[in-house]
Amino acid sequence: MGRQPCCDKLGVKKGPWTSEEDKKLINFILTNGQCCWRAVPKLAGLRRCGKSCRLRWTNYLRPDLKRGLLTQAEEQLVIDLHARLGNRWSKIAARLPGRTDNEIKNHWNTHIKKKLLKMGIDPVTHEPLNKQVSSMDSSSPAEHLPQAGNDHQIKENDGVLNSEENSSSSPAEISSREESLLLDSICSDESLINSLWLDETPLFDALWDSTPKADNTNNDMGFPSWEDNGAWLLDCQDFGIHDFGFNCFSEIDSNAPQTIGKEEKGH
DNA sequence: AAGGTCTCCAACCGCGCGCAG
DNA sequence: ACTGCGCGCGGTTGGAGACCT
Repeated sequence: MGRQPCCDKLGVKKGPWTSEEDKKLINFILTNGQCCWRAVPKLAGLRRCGKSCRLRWTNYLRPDLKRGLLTQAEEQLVIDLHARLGNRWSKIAARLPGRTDNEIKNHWNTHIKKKLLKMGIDPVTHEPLNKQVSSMDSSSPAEHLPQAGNDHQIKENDGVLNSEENSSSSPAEISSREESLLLDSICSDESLINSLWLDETPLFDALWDSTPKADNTNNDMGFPSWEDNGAWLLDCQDFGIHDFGFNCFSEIDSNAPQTIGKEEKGH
């Protein structure tokens, strides 16, 4: 017996989302919260697959998303976590507030991978490339999981990365160094990594509870409440949601203009 | 200026897992 | 124990813009 399609293929629209569709989805989720995604398109009046709605919301419309390129510190954190977790993008994304698994995956494939290769590091195993040749039977990243013995390898790679970082310090790098130190301390926290591996509640997940709360209290990160977001998002709609720059959640203001400009093209 | 190639990222696809019946 | 459903994840693709010749 074949698997049932996730939705009725007939009459289901595919491809880029229009601002009208975005509007409908935002309205629906702000009003009802995230319920059964399969039912969302029908209830929201969208000719889309529920999966597509979920993806659009989680990767693009969520109000807590950061836009723009990953900072140096975030990139370093992604590399560290990838060394420990492999391609578990959702787990990695859970440690980077405002970033999605899709975004991190794309960034990895387009930027970080190349960077590591350029530095002579295998992006899959995080081993130096020449070392790889001599030890072809080395384990995959998935097998590099939180074991006491793996730390030295990660530290080794950190050393390579840091040495390059030190040799060409741009102002942006310097400004992110404090953040980087903080993230490094998170990374080197064995108990944290263990909890990560054990799927304990991610640190930042609690900050984003999709269900509208009765009290609408703000969270510790200072994100707007749902009520605030709702009114704000609805106000945005006439302009296209990104004109309002959710970058207020981001420190990367310098990237905002080109990011917004780029987003506007497609929508 | 025009055509070809490359890069990037939003979106799709298929599979695995967890849960309910 | 088995089956079907829904969700989430990771891999892949397609198209638009950037860059090159």
